[in-house]
Amino acid sequence: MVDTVPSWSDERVDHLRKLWEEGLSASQIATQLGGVTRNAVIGKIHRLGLSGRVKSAEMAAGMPRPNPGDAVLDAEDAIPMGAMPIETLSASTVAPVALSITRRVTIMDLRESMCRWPIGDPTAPDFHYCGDRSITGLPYCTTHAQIAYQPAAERKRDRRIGGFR
DNA sequence: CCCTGATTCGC
DNA sequence: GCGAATCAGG
Repeated sequence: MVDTVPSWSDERVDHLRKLWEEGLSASQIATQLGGVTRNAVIGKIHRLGLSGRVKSAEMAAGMPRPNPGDAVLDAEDAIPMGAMPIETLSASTVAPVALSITRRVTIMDLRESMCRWPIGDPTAPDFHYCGDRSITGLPYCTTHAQIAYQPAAERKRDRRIGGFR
């Protein structure tokens, strides 16, 4: 049962459209869909004519406009939004949904710099990996690296200035 | 270094 | 049409 994954089926294209409109990055979408790289996703997005997302435009549309006639709004309310960095807005306002999307990271989804800490029984169908960002140069995220690289034993009295052992 | 999307071009 | 390689930028 070597199911062939690739090709842009209608479902996959729909999924792609949805995720892209939700504001996920190409690489995130690629991981979501599985079986494709971010290049493939970007390429498809262009072929579909979906390039150039809203980003700040979307929030600009919904943002309170400082009308000349209007006196001063409560500075408390008006200033924070207007002065807020785009990153903050896009993360908390534009695509909060994206952050809640969860997907089992299978061995096929694993990329370099994704934590490959195994989760679950390897023989079970729902076996997957942590998938969080791994520490550069290590196969695990900060959480799992702590577990993986615990010192065999803590030597509290080892004060030898020369080095190990 | 990590990442982002955009573009090119052989397939 | 597809997507790896590359480009340009943060």
